[in-house]
Amino acid sequence: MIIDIEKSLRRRGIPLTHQRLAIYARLKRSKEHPSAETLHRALKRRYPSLSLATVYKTLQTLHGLGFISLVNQPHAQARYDALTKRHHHAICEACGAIEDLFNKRLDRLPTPPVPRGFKITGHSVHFRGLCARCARRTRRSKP
Amino acid sequence: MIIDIEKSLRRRGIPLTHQRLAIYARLKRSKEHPSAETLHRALKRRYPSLSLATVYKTLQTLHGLGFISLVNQPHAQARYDALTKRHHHAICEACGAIEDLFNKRLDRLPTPPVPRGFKITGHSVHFRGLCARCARRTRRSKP
DNA sequence: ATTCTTGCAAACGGTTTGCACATAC
DNA sequence: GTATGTGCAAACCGTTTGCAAGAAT
Repeated sequence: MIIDIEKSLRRRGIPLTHQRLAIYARLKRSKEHPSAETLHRALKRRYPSLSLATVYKTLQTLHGLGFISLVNQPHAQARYDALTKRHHHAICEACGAIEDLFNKRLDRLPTPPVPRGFKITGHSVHFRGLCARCARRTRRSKP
Repeated sequence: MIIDIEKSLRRRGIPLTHQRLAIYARLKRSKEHPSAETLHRALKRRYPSLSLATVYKTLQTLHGLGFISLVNQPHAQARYDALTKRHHHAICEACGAIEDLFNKRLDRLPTPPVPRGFKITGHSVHFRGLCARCARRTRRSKP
Protein backbone atom coordinates (compact mmCIF):
# COMPACT_ATOMS: atom_id res chain seq x y z
CA MET A 1 0.00 0.00 0.00
CA ILE A 2 2.52 2.52 1.19
CA ILE A 3 5.25 0.41 -0.36
CA ASP A 4 4.88 2.03 -3.75
CA ILE A 5 5.77 5.43 -2.39
CA GLU A 6 8.60 4.04 -0.28
CA LYS A 7 10.17 2.41 -3.29
CA SER A 8 9.67 5.40 -5.47
CA LEU A 9 11.24 7.80 -3.01
CA ARG A 10 14.16 5.45 -2.41
CA ARG A 11 14.71 5.04 -6.12
CA ARG A 12 14.93 8.79 -6.56
CA GLY A 13 17.16 9.30 -3.55
CA ILE A 14 14.52 11.36 -1.77
CA PRO A 15 14.72 10.88 1.99
CA LEU A 16 11.95 8.77 3.41
CA THR A 17 10.70 10.49 6.55
CA HIS A 18 8.02 9.54 9.04
CA GLN A 19 6.16 12.72 8.22
CA ARG A 20 6.01 12.01 4.52
CA LEU A 21 4.76 8.49 5.03
CA ALA A 22 2.20 9.54 7.61
CA ILE A 23 0.82 12.35 5.48
CA TYR A 24 0.59 10.19 2.39
CA ALA A 25 -0.97 7.29 4.26
CA ARG A 26 -3.56 9.55 5.83
CA LEU A 27 -4.45 11.19 2.55
CA LYS A 28 -4.79 7.79 0.95
CA ARG A 29 -7.29 6.71 3.59
CA SER A 30 -9.35 9.90 3.26
CA LYS A 31 -12.25 10.15 0.90
CA GLU A 32 -13.08 13.80 1.53
CA HIS A 33 -10.28 15.51 -0.37
CA PRO A 34 -8.94 17.15 2.76
CA SER A 35 -7.19 20.48 2.99
CA ALA A 36 -3.72 20.84 4.46
CA GLU A 37 -5.23 22.03 7.70
CA THR A 38 -7.63 19.12 7.95
CA LEU A 39 -4.79 16.69 7.42
CA HIS A 40 -2.68 18.50 9.97
CA ARG A 41 -5.42 18.43 12.56
CA ALA A 42 -6.00 14.75 11.98
CA LEU A 43 -2.31 13.83 12.18
CA LYS A 44 -1.50 16.05 15.12
CA ARG A 45 -3.05 13.59 17.53
CA ARG A 46 -0.55 10.90 16.62
CA TYR A 47 2.38 13.15 15.74
CA PRO A 48 2.07 16.13 18.08
CA SER A 49 5.20 17.85 16.81
CA LEU A 50 4.12 17.79 13.16
CA SER A 51 3.96 21.30 11.81
CA LEU A 52 1.52 22.69 9.30
CA ALA A 53 4.41 23.97 7.21
CA THR A 54 5.68 20.43 6.85
CA VAL A 55 2.28 19.29 5.70
CA TYR A 56 2.31 21.95 3.00
CA LYS A 57 5.84 21.17 1.92
CA THR A 58 5.15 17.46 1.84
CA LEU A 59 2.00 17.87 -0.19
CA GLN A 60 3.98 19.92 -2.70
CA THR A 61 6.64 17.25 -2.89
CA LEU A 62 4.14 14.44 -3.35
CA HIS A 63 2.29 16.41 -5.97
CA GLY A 64 5.53 17.08 -7.80
CA LEU A 65 6.20 13.35 -7.86
CA GLY A 66 2.73 12.63 -9.18
CA PHE A 67 1.60 10.76 -6.09
CA ILE A 68 -1.28 13.02 -5.31
CA SER A 69 -3.46 15.48 -7.17
CA LEU A 70 -4.90 18.86 -6.35
CA VAL A 71 -8.62 19.41 -6.38
CA ASN A 72 -8.24 23.14 -6.15
CA GLN A 73 -5.08 25.09 -6.56
CA PRO A 74 -3.47 26.67 -3.51
CA HIS A 75 -3.55 30.48 -3.51
CA ALA A 76 -5.75 30.63 -6.56
CA GLN A 77 -7.32 34.04 -6.73
CA ALA A 78 -11.00 34.43 -7.38
CA ARG A 79 -11.98 35.06 -10.98
CA TYR A 80 -15.27 36.51 -12.12
CA ASP A 81 -17.43 36.25 -15.19
CA ALA A 82 -20.38 38.32 -16.36
CA LEU A 83 -21.44 35.41 -18.54
CA THR A 84 -23.94 33.46 -16.51
CA LYS A 85 -25.42 31.23 -19.16
CA ARG A 86 -24.27 27.66 -19.36
CA HIS A 87 -20.81 27.12 -20.74
CA HIS A 88 -17.59 25.22 -20.23
CA HIS A 89 -13.95 26.09 -19.78
CA ALA A 90 -10.54 25.37 -21.22
CA ILE A 91 -7.89 26.12 -18.63
CA CYS A 92 -4.23 26.61 -19.45
CA GLU A 93 -2.04 24.72 -17.02
CA ALA A 94 0.93 26.96 -17.72
CA CYS A 95 -0.48 30.48 -17.36
CA GLY A 96 -3.91 29.95 -15.81
CA ALA A 97 -5.82 31.51 -18.68
CA ILE A 98 -9.45 30.45 -18.82
CA GLU A 99 -11.26 30.36 -22.15
CA ASP A 100 -14.98 29.89 -22.66
CA LEU A 101 -16.35 26.97 -24.56
CA PHE A 102 -19.87 26.60 -25.87
CA ASN A 103 -21.12 23.22 -26.84
CA LYS A 104 -24.62 21.79 -26.89
CA ARG A 105 -23.45 18.20 -26.51
CA LEU A 106 -21.54 19.05 -23.36
CA ASP A 107 -24.54 20.95 -22.02
CA ARG A 108 -26.67 17.87 -22.02
CA LEU A 109 -24.49 15.12 -20.68
CA PRO A 110 -26.37 12.15 -19.31
CA THR A 111 -26.46 12.39 -15.54
CA PRO A 112 -24.29 9.55 -14.28
CA PRO A 113 -24.90 7.42 -11.21
CA VAL A 114 -24.19 9.75 -8.34
CA PRO A 115 -23.25 9.28 -4.69
CA ARG A 116 -26.41 8.35 -2.80
CA GLY A 117 -28.70 11.27 -2.15
CA PHE A 118 -26.69 13.86 -4.01
CA LYS A 119 -29.02 16.29 -5.83
CA ILE A 120 -27.42 17.51 -9.02
CA THR A 121 -28.41 20.94 -10.26
CA GLY A 122 -25.87 21.50 -13.00
CA HIS A 123 -22.51 20.64 -14.40
CA SER A 124 -19.64 21.99 -16.40
CA VAL A 125 -16.73 20.43 -18.18
CA HIS A 126 -13.18 21.59 -17.51
CA PHE A 127 -10.67 20.92 -20.23
CA ARG A 128 -7.08 21.36 -19.31
CA GLY A 129 -4.03 21.78 -21.46
CA LEU A 130 -2.04 24.61 -22.98
CA CYS A 131 -3.41 27.76 -24.52
CA ALA A 132 -2.10 28.74 -27.94
CA ARG A 133 0.54 31.05 -26.57
CA CYS A 134 1.92 28.66 -23.96
CA ALA A 135 1.83 25.74 -26.40
CA ARG A 136 4.03 27.75 -28.76
CA ARG A 137 6.39 28.75 -25.99
CA THR A 138 6.71 25.18 -24.66
CA ARG A 139 7.49 23.77 -28.08
CA ARG A 140 10.22 26.35 -28.50
CA SER A 141 11.83 25.64 -25.12
CA LYS A 142 11.80 21.85 -25.54
CA PRO A 143 14.97 21.01 -27.50
CA MET B 1 -26.72 46.46 -22.30
CA ILE B 2 -26.25 47.82 -18.83
CA ILE B 3 -29.96 48.61 -18.70
CA ASP B 4 -30.87 45.18 -17.39
CA ILE B 5 -28.81 45.65 -14.28
CA GLU B 6 -30.04 49.20 -13.76
CA LYS B 7 -33.63 48.06 -13.87
CA SER B 8 -33.00 45.09 -11.67
CA LEU B 9 -31.23 47.10 -8.99
CA ARG B 10 -33.93 49.79 -9.08
CA ARG B 11 -36.65 47.22 -8.80
CA ARG B 12 -35.04 45.77 -5.69
CA GLY B 13 -34.36 49.15 -4.14
CA ILE B 14 -30.62 48.62 -4.26
CA PRO B 15 -28.78 51.91 -4.78
CA LEU B 16 -27.39 52.33 -8.26
CA THR B 17 -23.89 53.71 -7.91
CA HIS B 18 -21.33 54.69 -10.48
CA GLN B 19 -18.94 52.12 -9.08
CA ARG B 20 -21.41 49.27 -9.45
CA LEU B 21 -22.23 50.17 -13.02
CA ALA B 22 -18.60 50.67 -13.96
CA ILE B 23 -17.49 47.37 -12.45
CA TYR B 24 -20.30 45.43 -14.05
CA ALA B 25 -19.80 47.09 -17.43
CA ARG B 26 -16.11 46.38 -17.37
CA LEU B 27 -16.60 42.77 -16.39
CA LYS B 28 -19.14 42.36 -19.16
CA ARG B 29 -16.65 43.61 -21.75
CA SER B 30 -13.88 41.30 -20.48
CA LYS B 31 -13.34 37.88 -21.93
CA GLU B 32 -10.53 36.83 -19.62
CA HIS B 33 -12.45 36.14 -16.40
CA PRO B 34 -10.55 38.83 -14.53
CA SER B 35 -9.69 38.81 -10.86
CA ALA B 36 -10.78 41.60 -8.54
CA GLU B 37 -7.33 43.11 -8.77
CA THR B 38 -7.26 43.05 -12.55
CA LEU B 39 -10.62 44.80 -12.65
CA HIS B 40 -9.45 47.32 -10.12
CA ARG B 41 -6.30 48.09 -12.04
CA ALA B 42 -8.25 48.52 -15.25
CA LEU B 43 -10.89 50.77 -13.71
CA LYS B 44 -8.49 52.86 -11.68
CA ARG B 45 -7.47 54.84 -14.75
CA ARG B 46 -10.95 56.18 -15.24
CA TYR B 47 -12.04 56.20 -11.58
CA PRO B 48 -8.90 56.99 -9.63
CA SER B 49 -10.60 56.98 -6.24
CA LEU B 50 -12.10 53.50 -6.69
CA SER B 51 -10.91 51.20 -3.95
CA LEU B 52 -10.13 47.53 -4.19
CA ALA B 53 -12.44 46.86 -1.25
CA THR B 54 -15.32 48.33 -3.21
CA VAL B 55 -14.53 46.09 -6.13
CA TYR B 56 -14.71 43.07 -3.83
CA LYS B 57 -17.92 44.20 -2.19
CA THR B 58 -19.53 44.97 -5.51
CA LEU B 59 -18.57 41.62 -6.98
CA GLN B 60 -20.16 39.94 -3.97
CA THR B 61 -23.31 41.94 -4.42
CA LEU B 62 -23.55 41.21 -8.12
CA HIS B 63 -22.91 37.56 -7.53
CA GLY B 64 -25.59 37.47 -4.87
CA LEU B 65 -28.04 38.92 -7.37
CA GLY B 66 -27.07 36.36 -9.99
CA PHE B 67 -25.59 38.90 -12.38
CA ILE B 68 -22.16 37.40 -12.45
CA SER B 69 -20.61 34.04 -11.75
CA LEU B 70 -17.43 32.92 -10.06
CA VAL B 71 -14.88 30.89 -11.91
CA ASN B 72 -13.00 30.12 -8.76
CA GLN B 73 -14.12 30.79 -5.26
CA PRO B 74 -12.44 33.54 -3.24
CA HIS B 75 -10.31 32.24 -0.36
CA ALA B 76 -10.91 28.66 -1.38
CA GLN B 77 -8.38 26.51 0.33
CA ALA B 78 -6.42 23.91 -1.56
CA ARG B 79 -7.74 20.37 -1.37
CA TYR B 80 -5.73 17.24 -2.04
CA ASP B 81 -6.43 13.77 -3.29
CA ALA B 82 -4.33 10.62 -3.28
CA LEU B 83 -6.47 9.29 -6.10
CA THR B 84 -4.66 10.19 -9.28
CA LYS B 85 -6.50 8.09 -11.81
CA ARG B 86 -9.10 9.72 -13.99
CA HIS B 87 -12.33 10.64 -12.27
CA HIS B 88 -14.94 13.34 -11.90
CA HIS B 89 -16.45 15.29 -9.04
CA ALA B 90 -19.75 16.17 -7.49
CA ILE B 91 -19.40 19.35 -5.45
CA CYS B 92 -21.85 20.45 -2.80
CA GLU B 93 -22.67 24.13 -3.16
CA ALA B 94 -23.73 24.37 0.46
CA CYS B 95 -20.86 22.79 2.38
CA GLY B 96 -18.12 22.42 -0.22
CA ALA B 97 -17.92 18.64 0.07
CA ILE B 98 -16.36 16.98 -2.94
CA GLU B 99 -17.34 13.44 -3.88
CA ASP B 100 -15.65 11.26 -6.44
CA LEU B 101 -17.46 10.02 -9.48
CA PHE B 102 -16.31 7.27 -11.80
CA ASN B 103 -17.85 6.97 -15.22
CA LYS B 104 -16.46 5.60 -18.44
CA ARG B 105 -18.77 7.68 -20.61
CA LEU B 106 -17.58 10.87 -18.98
CA ASP B 107 -13.98 9.76 -19.37
CA ARG B 108 -14.25 9.69 -23.11
CA LEU B 109 -16.19 12.78 -24.06
CA PRO B 110 -15.75 13.88 -27.64
CA THR B 111 -13.28 16.75 -27.77
CA PRO B 112 -15.31 19.78 -28.77
CA PRO B 113 -14.18 22.59 -31.04
CA VAL B 114 -11.69 24.48 -28.93
CA PRO B 115 -10.33 28.01 -28.96
CA ARG B 116 -7.76 28.24 -31.79
CA GLY B 117 -4.47 26.64 -30.92
CA PHE B 118 -5.46 25.31 -27.51
CA LYS B 119 -3.88 21.87 -26.89
CA ILE B 120 -6.14 19.76 -24.73
CA THR B 121 -4.50 17.15 -22.53
CA GLY B 122 -7.39 16.08 -20.37
CA HIS B 123 -10.74 16.98 -18.92
CA SER B 124 -12.99 16.43 -15.97
CA VAL B 125 -16.65 17.00 -15.33
CA HIS B 126 -17.82 18.97 -12.30
CA PHE B 127 -21.33 18.33 -11.15
CA ARG B 128 -22.72 20.79 -8.70
CA GLY B 129 -25.66 20.51 -6.38
CA LEU B 130 -26.34 19.45 -2.84
CA CYS B 131 -24.84 16.51 -1.04
CA ALA B 132 -27.22 14.17 0.75
CA ARG B 133 -26.81 15.88 4.09
CA CYS B 134 -27.27 19.43 2.84
CA ALA B 135 -30.18 18.42 0.63
CA ARG B 136 -31.95 17.05 3.69
CA ARG B 137 -31.18 20.15 5.72
CA THR B 138 -32.38 22.52 2.98
CA ARG B 139 -35.65 20.71 2.54
CA ARG B 140 -36.28 20.98 6.27
CA SER B 141 -35.54 24.69 6.44
CA LYS B 142 -37.72 25.61 3.46
CA PRO B 143 -41.26 25.83 4.83
C1' DA C 1 29.81 13.68 7.03
C1' DT C 2 26.75 15.43 3.94
C1' DT C 3 22.50 16.54 2.25
C1' DC C 4 17.85 17.12 2.74
C1' DT C 5 13.83 17.81 5.95
C1' DT C 6 11.60 19.62 9.90
C1' DG C 7 9.55 23.05 12.96
C1' DC C 8 9.10 27.57 14.22
C1' DA C 9 8.00 32.28 13.48
C1' DA C 10 7.76 35.81 10.50
C1' DA C 11 6.36 37.32 5.90
C1' DC C 12 3.20 37.22 2.11
C1' DG C 13 -0.87 38.00 -0.90
C1' DG C 14 -5.64 37.86 -1.61
C1' DT C 15 -9.86 38.91 0.74
C1' DT C 16 -12.74 40.83 4.46
C1' DT C 17 -14.03 44.02 7.99
C1' DG C 18 -14.91 48.29 10.94
C1' DC C 19 -15.71 52.70 10.75
C1' DA C 20 -16.18 57.74 9.35
C1' DC C 21 -17.68 60.09 5.40
C1' DA C 22 -20.26 60.45 1.13
C1' DT C 23 -24.00 59.35 -2.01
C1' DA C 24 -28.55 57.51 -3.77
C1' DC C 25 -33.01 57.61 -2.95
C1' DG D 1 -33.41 62.66 6.16
C1' DT D 2 -32.49 57.84 6.10
C1' DA D 3 -30.43 53.94 4.48
C1' DT D 4 -26.85 52.15 2.02
C1' DG D 5 -22.34 52.32 -0.30
C1' DT D 6 -17.56 53.94 -0.46
C1' DG D 7 -12.68 54.37 0.79
C1' DC D 8 -9.19 53.67 3.93
C1' DA D 9 -6.41 51.00 7.03
C1' DA D 10 -6.21 47.27 9.81
C1' DA D 11 -7.31 42.52 10.42
C1' DC D 12 -7.65 37.96 8.63
C1' DC D 13 -6.59 33.44 6.77
C1' DG D 14 -4.34 30.17 3.90
C1' DT D 15 0.13 29.50 2.17
C1' DT D 16 5.14 30.26 1.71
C1' DT D 17 9.75 31.29 3.25
C1' DG D 18 14.23 31.78 5.99
C1' DC D 19 16.69 29.71 9.12
C1' DA D 20 18.60 26.87 12.99
C1' DA D 21 18.28 22.27 14.63
C1' DG D 22 17.48 17.40 13.44
C1' DA D 23 17.09 13.21 10.73
C1' DA D 24 18.07 10.20 6.61
C1' DT D 25 21.36 8.41 3.81
